[in-house]
Amino acid sequence: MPAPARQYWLMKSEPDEFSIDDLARVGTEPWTGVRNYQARNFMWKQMRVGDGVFFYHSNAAVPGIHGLARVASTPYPDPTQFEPGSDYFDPKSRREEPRWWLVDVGFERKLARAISLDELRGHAGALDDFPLLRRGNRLSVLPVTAAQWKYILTLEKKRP
DNA sequence: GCCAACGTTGGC
DNA sequence: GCCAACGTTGGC
Repeated sequence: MPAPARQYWLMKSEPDEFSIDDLARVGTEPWTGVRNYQARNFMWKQMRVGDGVFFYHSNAAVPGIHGLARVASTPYPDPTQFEPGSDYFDPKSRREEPRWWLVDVGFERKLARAISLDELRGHAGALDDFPLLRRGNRLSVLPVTAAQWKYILTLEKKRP
C-alpha cells in the first residue's frame, strides 16, 4: 500500500498564551484546549504524524502565520478535560468515552518573516477558498491544501 | 426540531 | 473595548 499523501493544516494560537517562540523552546506541545467539534475531528480523525502545520498567531499584534510545525503524535484524549481545576475541564466527558482529542505539535522552524493575515488577503485570488480568509471563520484548526501550502511558502521569500 | 439567549472567537 | 459571526444550550 502506498504511503498516504502528506496533509497540511493551519493551527491558531494566541501568542500571549502560547507562541511560536514557546513552541521553539519546548520542541513539542500537546495541543490542549480545543473545544470545538469540527476542530477536534480534524485532529482525531484526519491528522497523521508528519502532516505540515502553519502556526498562526491570533489575537496578536500581527495576526498571521509565524512558523512551521508538524503533527508529532497520533491522537489521544486531551487530559485537561478531566482536570477539575483546568479552564478546559469538561464535566460531561467520561474517561471511558473521552469527548476531546488532541495531537502533539512539534516545532519545525520560524518563518523568515511572518506572513500576515492582511498579506494573505492580498492573494485572495491564488488562495481561492482558503478557509482562513472566509468571513467569520473562527475555527482554530483548518485544513490547507497542498497547493495553498506551497503557494504560501513562496510568499516567504518575496517582499511583503 | 425550532429558535432565542448566551458565550466565545478574533479582527480591528 | 467593540462588535460581527457563529457554535452551543436549553426551553418548549
